[in-house]
Amino acid sequence: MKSRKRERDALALADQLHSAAIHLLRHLRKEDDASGLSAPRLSALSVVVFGGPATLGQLARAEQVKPPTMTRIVTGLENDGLVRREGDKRDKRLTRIHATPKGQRALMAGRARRVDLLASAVEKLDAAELADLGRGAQLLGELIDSMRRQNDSPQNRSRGAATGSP
Amino acid sequence: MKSRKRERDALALADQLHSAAIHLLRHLRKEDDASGLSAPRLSALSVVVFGGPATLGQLARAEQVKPPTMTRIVTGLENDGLVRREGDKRDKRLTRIHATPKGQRALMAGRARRVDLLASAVEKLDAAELADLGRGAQLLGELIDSMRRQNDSPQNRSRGAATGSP
DNA sequence: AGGACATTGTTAGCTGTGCTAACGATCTCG
DNA sequence: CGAGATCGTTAGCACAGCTAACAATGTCCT
Repeated sequence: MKSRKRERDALALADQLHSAAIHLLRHLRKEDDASGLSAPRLSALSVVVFGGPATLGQLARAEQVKPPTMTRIVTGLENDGLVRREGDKRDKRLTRIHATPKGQRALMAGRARRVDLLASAVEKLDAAELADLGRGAQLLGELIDSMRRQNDSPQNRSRGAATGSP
Repeated sequence: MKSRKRERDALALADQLHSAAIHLLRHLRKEDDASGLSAPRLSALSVVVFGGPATLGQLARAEQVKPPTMTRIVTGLENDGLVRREGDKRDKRLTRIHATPKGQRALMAGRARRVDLLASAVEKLDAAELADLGRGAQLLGELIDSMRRQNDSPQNRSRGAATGSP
């Protein structure tokens, strides 16, 4: 009986998280529009700003997106002067994506604007709730990571294997 | 110093939630594709299944989307035979959206498929983590609701006021 | 060395979701 | 009845996903 109950809990929880994610993003999208930084662009930009320069493929894998999609996201960012494409000296197939100073500033501004709404709501919570939500967010992040690993069976890789065993 | 720290916490947390939401949805999208039920369609369908028939405008407001967008989402669902449009007898401007039995079945199946991945990851958590995550999800839901109320100043309504004071 | 194969990024073309602007139909109220 | 509000739709734009196909480059094996 125990596992039956857990199963039900897990389903309900998963459902709740899914719904919350949809509505959260729809809210935040409105903030994006003001800055011209859409969610995918903001997310990709944050990877190169916080993680340093990356190849397009690495970026695509990090963002769980196929290479053509990332090509267009990067092109958009490049047209706005937020990132720079730079060829690798050794391997001329690679394109390294660097954040420009303007990109770094835009990320911070966009993040702040985007997150303001949510943050102001977060600030209304009391300390205990804040702590709970923090743990929840942490767990959710780990959960997503675990899903990613589980789902990334060799066949399903974006294209070709990641930097691992041939 | 206290409020300074809280502000920082809130920002970091909001950021974390935002990122988690993006990546969660990107994962789940893959599951959608198998069933033809995209996230917006699934979400809209769930409103009429669980909440009963609704007008298109109500649906649009519930989903935080403009009427033309909801028109197309509903048209998609209708073409798949998952919902039915039905004119209101009294007010002929209104279009009521009803879920068909097929729609109800599809919702359950889609939900299950979609949520399986997440649920299986959820099930790996121990009881304490599950409880934390549950509280986090609950708080997140309330947060989003509070954001919605805050943001829904009369000017920003989708178009015209909701069913309230004229 | 040289050719077969793999990898990387791009282009082309499809679908779906979001928006605003503009409209036709309908309701409401003076 | 007529003026104005409300509801849903259509038209047209931008963007984000995808697959398929390709050119350029790297690697590896004989």
